[in-house]
Amino acid sequence: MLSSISKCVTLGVVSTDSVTSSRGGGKLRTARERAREEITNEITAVARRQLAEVGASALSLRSVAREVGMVSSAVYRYFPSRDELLTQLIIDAYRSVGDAARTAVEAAVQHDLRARWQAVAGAVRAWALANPHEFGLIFGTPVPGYRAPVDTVDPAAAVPTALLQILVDSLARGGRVAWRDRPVPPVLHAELTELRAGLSGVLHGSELLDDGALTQGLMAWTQLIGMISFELFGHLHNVIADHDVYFTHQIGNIAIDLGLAE
Amino acid sequence: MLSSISKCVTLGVVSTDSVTSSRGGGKLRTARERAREEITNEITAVARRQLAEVGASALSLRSVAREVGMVSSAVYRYFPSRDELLTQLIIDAYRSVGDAARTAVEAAVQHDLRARWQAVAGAVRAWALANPHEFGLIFGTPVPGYRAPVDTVDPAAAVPTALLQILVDSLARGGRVAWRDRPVPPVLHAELTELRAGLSGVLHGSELLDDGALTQGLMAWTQLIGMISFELFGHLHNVIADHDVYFTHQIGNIAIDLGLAE
DNA sequence: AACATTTGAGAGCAGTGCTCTTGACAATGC
DNA sequence: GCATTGTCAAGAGCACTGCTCTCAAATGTT
Repeated sequence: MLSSISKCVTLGVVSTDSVTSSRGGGKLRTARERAREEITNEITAVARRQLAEVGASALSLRSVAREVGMVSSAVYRYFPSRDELLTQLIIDAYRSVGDAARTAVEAAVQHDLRARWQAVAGAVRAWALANPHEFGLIFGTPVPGYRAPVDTVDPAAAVPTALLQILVDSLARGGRVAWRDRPVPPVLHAELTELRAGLSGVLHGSELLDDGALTQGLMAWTQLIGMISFELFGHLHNVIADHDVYFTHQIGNIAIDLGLAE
Repeated sequence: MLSSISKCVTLGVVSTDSVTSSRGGGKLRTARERAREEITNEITAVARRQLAEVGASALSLRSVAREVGMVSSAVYRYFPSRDELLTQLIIDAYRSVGDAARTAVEAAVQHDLRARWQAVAGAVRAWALANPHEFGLIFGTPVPGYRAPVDTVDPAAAVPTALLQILVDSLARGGRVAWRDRPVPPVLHAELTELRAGLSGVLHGSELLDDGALTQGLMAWTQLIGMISFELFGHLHNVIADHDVYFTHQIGNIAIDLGLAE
């Protein structure tokens, strides 16, 4: 009975499992478990490499197995389905872009809010250009039926959180957001209140985010991903040739709307 | 069986095809050509139906052939590859959303620019919600290597053109755009000049679109598609529950930026 | 009527996700 | 120490995919 549960859990997010199991036992348990974790990591690593090469739709579990050096059916000991492997890659991608954004924003001068906004925006775009297939995996058309929300929702929040933190810091020193004075319909106000409450755990001073600032922040997040999507998915073709200057300029424009500049 | 579906097809975009072919030969050419056209239309119609059901990644040429009533190899007489079929569906989707936007904007009160903007935005979103897989096909991750640009670029311009037309009409009566006074870097200015020149054919008064208005218009287009993408692809999950009010409110905010309201 | 072109069907290839069974190995209980 | 139990890699196999090739029938042209 207990074993059946451990099996079910082990099929999920493996890395956290190993942490919890090591926490429970003091050190890594059996050699079998270590081998299992190692092989699982190798599979995801190879899958990540192939994803970067051929994209999500062409990613083949058999091809991954071939490169790892085992037969396809053996992979099913570690991932119950191809979609589950893809879900793991989605989580990894969220973590990857989140790390990129966090690193960039920490490297920026903290009190220069506009620089921080440009840093996170530029980092996300640079990450997307360097890993277009991973970007498409998380922000493009959902490949499996619909992605498992429960595992992905946490790492997915990293970038928008970093973005909203800038807004909070701006509001703390009297910054004003473009749509501050526009009335928000009651239903949306209730939603935003709940959202703000949910953010209080990961955001220092989330209560400073009034409805206008929150909608403006969500819109900035939408604009950022929308612009990168347009660029990566070819919708700037025959419209804008120099994507760098276009992106930089529009990011500057958004900074104005966010009340971060001039 | 074939006739019953051909009736359905005729309601689509067949009329233009038959017009062009009749224009070329004086009247419909041989019976064989007519049959070929009819079967081609039936294939695309069935493919469109299956696309709406299972999505682009799961669309199978063999399954389409099965439903049409012929063997898979026969389909290759009409479409050289599955990607070519998808390209046709992309074109159809662009035409479809373009028609939806045009119909909506024509139904709105012409002098009420804000209403026109809300009409086109709402129409695009309504179309996307009604045809999520078609939206994902054109605005999501590119499925083939990269979509054939030359055939799709024309119908793809319909919606942004309708959007920019509103901006032009607004500027013609003294409307002001949010980022009007921000200087545009020289490289971008050159790009926007070229873009404006390219628009002069399809846009009445495109010369009124100064650099600020043009960047603002592009951004509004990005915001619109970005918001719909977020909604359809699940990125509003655990963020906003009532998508309708959220969308409406943000569209109203963008109207302010565009100088269309208050 | 004879010829040429176009079309549909079938077989087949290489590939896919996934399931099931089999035999080898390691961990555990008596 | 040995038998039991659980885990693992491998292989065969199923149903499916996109695509190519050949062949015969249908169709149009001369």
